Amino acid sequence: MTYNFNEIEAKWQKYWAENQTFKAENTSDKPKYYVLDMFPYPSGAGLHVGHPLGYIASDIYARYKRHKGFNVLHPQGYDSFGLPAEQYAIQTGQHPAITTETNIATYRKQLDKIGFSFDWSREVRTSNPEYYKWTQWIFIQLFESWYNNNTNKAEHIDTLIAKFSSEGNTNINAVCDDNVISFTADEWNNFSSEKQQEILLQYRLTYLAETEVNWCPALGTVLANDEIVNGVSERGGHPVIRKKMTQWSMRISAYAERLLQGLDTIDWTDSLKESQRNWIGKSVGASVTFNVKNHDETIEVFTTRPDTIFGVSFMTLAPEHELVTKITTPEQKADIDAYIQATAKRSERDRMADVKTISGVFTGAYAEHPFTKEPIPIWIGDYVLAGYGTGAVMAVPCGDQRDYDFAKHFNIDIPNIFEGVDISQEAFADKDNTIITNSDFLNGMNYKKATKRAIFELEQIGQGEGKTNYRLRDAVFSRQRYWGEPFPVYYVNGMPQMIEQKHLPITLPDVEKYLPTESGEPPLGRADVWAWDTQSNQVVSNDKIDDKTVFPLELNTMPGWAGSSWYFFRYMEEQANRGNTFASEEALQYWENVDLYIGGSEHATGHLLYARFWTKFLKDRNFVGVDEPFKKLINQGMILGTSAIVYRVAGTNKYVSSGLKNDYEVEELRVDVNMVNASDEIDIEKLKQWQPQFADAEFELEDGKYIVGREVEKMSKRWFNVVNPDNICEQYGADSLRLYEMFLGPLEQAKPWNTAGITGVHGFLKKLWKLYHQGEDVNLKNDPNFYLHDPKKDGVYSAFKAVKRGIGLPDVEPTKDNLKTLHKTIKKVEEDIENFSFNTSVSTFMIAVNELTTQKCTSKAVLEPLLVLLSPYAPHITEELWSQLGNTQSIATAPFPKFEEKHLVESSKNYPISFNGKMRFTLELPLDMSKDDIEKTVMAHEKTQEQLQGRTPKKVIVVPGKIVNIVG
RNA sequence: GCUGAAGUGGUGGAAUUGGUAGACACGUUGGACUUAAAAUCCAAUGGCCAUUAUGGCCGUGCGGGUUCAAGUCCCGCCUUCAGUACCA
Repeated sequence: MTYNFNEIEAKWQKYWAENQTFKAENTSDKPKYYVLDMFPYPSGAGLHVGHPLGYIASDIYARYKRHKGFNVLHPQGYDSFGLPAEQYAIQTGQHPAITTETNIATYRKQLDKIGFSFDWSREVRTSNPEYYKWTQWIFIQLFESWYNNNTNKAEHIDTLIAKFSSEGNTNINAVCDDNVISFTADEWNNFSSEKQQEILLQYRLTYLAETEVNWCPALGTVLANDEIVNGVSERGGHPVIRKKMTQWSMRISAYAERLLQGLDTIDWTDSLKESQRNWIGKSVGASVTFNVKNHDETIEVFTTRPDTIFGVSFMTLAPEHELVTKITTPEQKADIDAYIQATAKRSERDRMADVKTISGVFTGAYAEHPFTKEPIPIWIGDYVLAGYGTGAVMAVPCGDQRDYDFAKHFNIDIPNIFEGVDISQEAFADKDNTIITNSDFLNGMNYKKATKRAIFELEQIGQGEGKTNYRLRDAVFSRQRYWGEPFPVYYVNGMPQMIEQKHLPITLPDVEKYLPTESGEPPLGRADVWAWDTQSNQVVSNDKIDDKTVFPLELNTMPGWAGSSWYFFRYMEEQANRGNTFASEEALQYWENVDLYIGGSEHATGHLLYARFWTKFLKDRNFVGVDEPFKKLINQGMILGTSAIVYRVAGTNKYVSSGLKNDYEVEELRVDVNMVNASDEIDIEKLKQWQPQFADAEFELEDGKYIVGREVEKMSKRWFNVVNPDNICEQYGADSLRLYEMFLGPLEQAKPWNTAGITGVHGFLKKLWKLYHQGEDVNLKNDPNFYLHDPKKDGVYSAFKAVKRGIGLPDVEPTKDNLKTLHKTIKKVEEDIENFSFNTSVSTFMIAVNELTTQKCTSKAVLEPLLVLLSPYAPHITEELWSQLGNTQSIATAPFPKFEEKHLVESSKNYPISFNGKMRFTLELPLDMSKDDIEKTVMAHEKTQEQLQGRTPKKVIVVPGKIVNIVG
């Protein structure tokens, strides 16, 4: 009976599906545990071996937790809205819904082959109208909320309206637009409806505003900050420019402090928390108001160093600052205009590329120092960013290197306000060793004291206050795309109106072309049926728009992160009960939040931040009961591809083997890795068929082989280094794939894939199989019965073999060695799983199986628990052996074996003895020996050694040190 | 520049609180079994030296330090990867 993994795996995958083995229940006596993967975007390329890494890890943990007696929720779904499907639609004209459907089917098929314990009955797809109905609903809730700084949470907009009409807005402490006007209750009540809506929009948690956005002409869409890498789009690497557009935004800045504080309550890696902290970018300091001389204007700046206020010798405004045109003197106007134009032309990328070049222009205007009343020249310079703080800085050249460089470059005065510090070469930015001087009332103070005093004095004269600034910007929520959630919004006189919940979902309309226009007109602008009828409450044809009862609908769609910001709540509800809520109160209360979340670190400042934001919002409005969505988070590392390279002699059609490449001038070409064997030898026949250019090529071999070069890089179709998990499952089985992916190295680390190594774990599984089918070796050829059976009929043959060597060996009492091996393994595997070091437990299994094989262990009391330990890693083979041992229930329900220390206890142990740190001899001592006896024994041996080695040891230590130390 | 992580054989990687560095696996070499191949099994495998045998010396990026004892702790460097960046 051989280990037929294909048969076994298909059998048990079918069994699990039919018996709904992994279906989670929303009520249970057991404690709950929620294990979640970041759901995949189903691309057309399908899965490669890198994708399932995190899923395997989470699956091991989920299965382990089931053995440990938890009610485990382990769902899976698809993040199915997004750009690639739309790009494909643009190219082929195929509706993205259709390609998405096809891709999902492929993904599902591939995932099923790996034997995950997903509860598919809870699947979600973000592009499914029944799902995005609730994404739209959450959007409406955000629209109907404002952030109350006094209660420090979001509240329904009605409570704000009530306050407005009873007391106006002067005493309201809310997160809102900077430009909001002050009004009394009377004024509010007399405002027109439009005016009221306009004001409320400045308070809502999602709002419509003219914002400067990152516009990517090539993609025809707006990108969020986290979708831009080095000034170009993350996807495709297209240039990005700044552009003003009316967009929906999310007031995530209201949650900046809570998003920061919340990090202390969750179990994430330090590096990930640190990225979020940096992204939120809290800085504590002061805002200072400078009056502009000869103008009725003020400039507000943010500074983290109010203690250096007397060191200000100039101010710099961002070129985009609105005051620039107002204060520039006629003499300077030409220069300023030229500079502004030049800056506007430069892309974000150019601006970042030459950080070194110092540029700027004097406006001709002067501000007035709040304390000394001295004139301060006002400059503009592109080192000041319009998007951070107030877009203006008070420049303290002696304390800030950029200000210093700027001052040096333009010969501006550099007053020194630091005692005993030389600033002739560079600025002095060390806060901790600062004593302020030349600064009036701040003289002699350190950083801390001076800061406090400076803020106090600024407040006294009404020209500043302590302020905390965050780098976190409000998130733009509009995309000029087709394949995304439509907004549940229509416009009356230009003011957005929400469609009532009972009329949701608003489904995507059909359009002729999916391409956005260069000018930024969204694809939904092409839809003929895309207007809202407030009478019939349905979407109707555009030509019915009459501005009385039929109104235009929003043309933008939501960004990719909309659907992924709450999907983990959707899984909590079983599909059958999802009708009336996004998840029922009972389900939300039971499952609370995700206990373990596994996914890539690339989502650190995108998805993970937005999901935390929405969760906090939903909690504020009492829709969910938790403040943080993901208690523990692990980032799995990427699995890299190992590309294969052939070397073509330049200008010829001759290819030389890797070892000979230095003899020629060669070009490197990447070829399909699947044609290369474990020893880097390529199959030339396959290569010739692979691409026509190789068909009649000449090959120069070494030792009769063509050896390829290797390069480790990202797994990608364009490098021909993609390894398909289906092929691995076919050839070695899913259990081998699962074990091998874990065996490759630590989960969180990036590592290259190398198919050759899989024979190690595959061999282990074969050995395991043998261990459970051991017995006397029977020479079938000499067995007369052999000829009674038809060896070609596998069933008969196998049955014969099974009787002779089968699993039905007599059960015997386990030996001490058997139990030691087992309990050693239990201990290690349990520790490993709890620490997510799955790679080392694979080794532990290998050792255990080798030991038990040597021990010829046939005891059920050892073989059964061993299967349970291994079952999270290799679920198929363990199910099969488990059932062969006579169990009728799935192994998934078996309890995790209990570790017993007593089986590891030994009567004596070899202790190495060290002399001056060098190991000289070992001593076998009973474990329960007293300290005195040990000392005596050691001294005796010391004497012997002294004679043997002819030298006197100074100190003798018996290790392990915690047992005894003898110093003498 | 800042933040985070990491440097161990030919390779992936192990190594409890500091306690026999290199587990386990790949690869390589040799052997067994085969007409042969595959599969399987056995042995060797950090470097250098020595050998009849026991063995000896050097070794965890570099330079110091603490300690009876350092891959592990401390100080100072170097390198790599990841994230972030005129953030006032």
